[in-house]
Amino acid sequence: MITAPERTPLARAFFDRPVLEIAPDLLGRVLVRTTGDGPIDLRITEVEAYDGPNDPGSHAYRGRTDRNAVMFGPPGHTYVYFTYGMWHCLNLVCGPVGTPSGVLLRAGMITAGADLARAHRPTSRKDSDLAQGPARLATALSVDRDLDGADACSAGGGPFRILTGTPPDPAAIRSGPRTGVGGEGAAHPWRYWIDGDPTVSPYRAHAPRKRR
DNA sequence: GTATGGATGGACT
DNA sequence: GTCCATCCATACC
Repeated sequence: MITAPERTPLARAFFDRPVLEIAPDLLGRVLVRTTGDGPIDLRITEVEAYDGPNDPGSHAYRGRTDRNAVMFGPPGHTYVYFTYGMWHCLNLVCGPVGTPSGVLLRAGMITAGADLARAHRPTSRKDSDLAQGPARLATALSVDRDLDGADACSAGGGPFRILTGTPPDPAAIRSGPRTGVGGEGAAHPWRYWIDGDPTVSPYRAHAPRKRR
């Protein structure tokens, strides 16, 4: 059987590198989420890097807990957390074992299985907002805490696979401050996106929640 | 088009 | 008790 080059699975070694190298390199790659009803393909268009134990924006900043334990484990696995009482967010663990780094998948374009994704997100109005935003992305792909720690590089049979995809025009890759990260963590331009892509969520500066 | 605030629950101090 | 890497409906321009 002939496999198109862009459908080649990423080797696990891809994730065994510094997270700031991996994050922009993930743009344009294709995450295949295999559900019981079939596969959904997501072309990644926006990510954020969370760099190890010294990054104040990272869940791992204050050390290992039950929630973030998989960030301290082997790269190439998923880290799924629950937030705002309703939503899940999907991350990929990066770097050597023991360096709790990861990439948050913030947005992407559904390139196959859009009917399945739409069934998971019936409020979506158009294809480009099916996975526009980290919680929408996780919802569209039917990802929850049950998938925390799953292998993202399984050759077959697993819930996730990542393909090489088609790289974006290097001139279209942008970076800037991370959404929703304040304090010292806001100084780093560790959010990466494909400029002009309709699935990239609008930038919002960090604003502390108002008191009531 | 932008602005606002409610929904909702677990992690952490 | 407070914070949170959010989304969506609604109100208003």
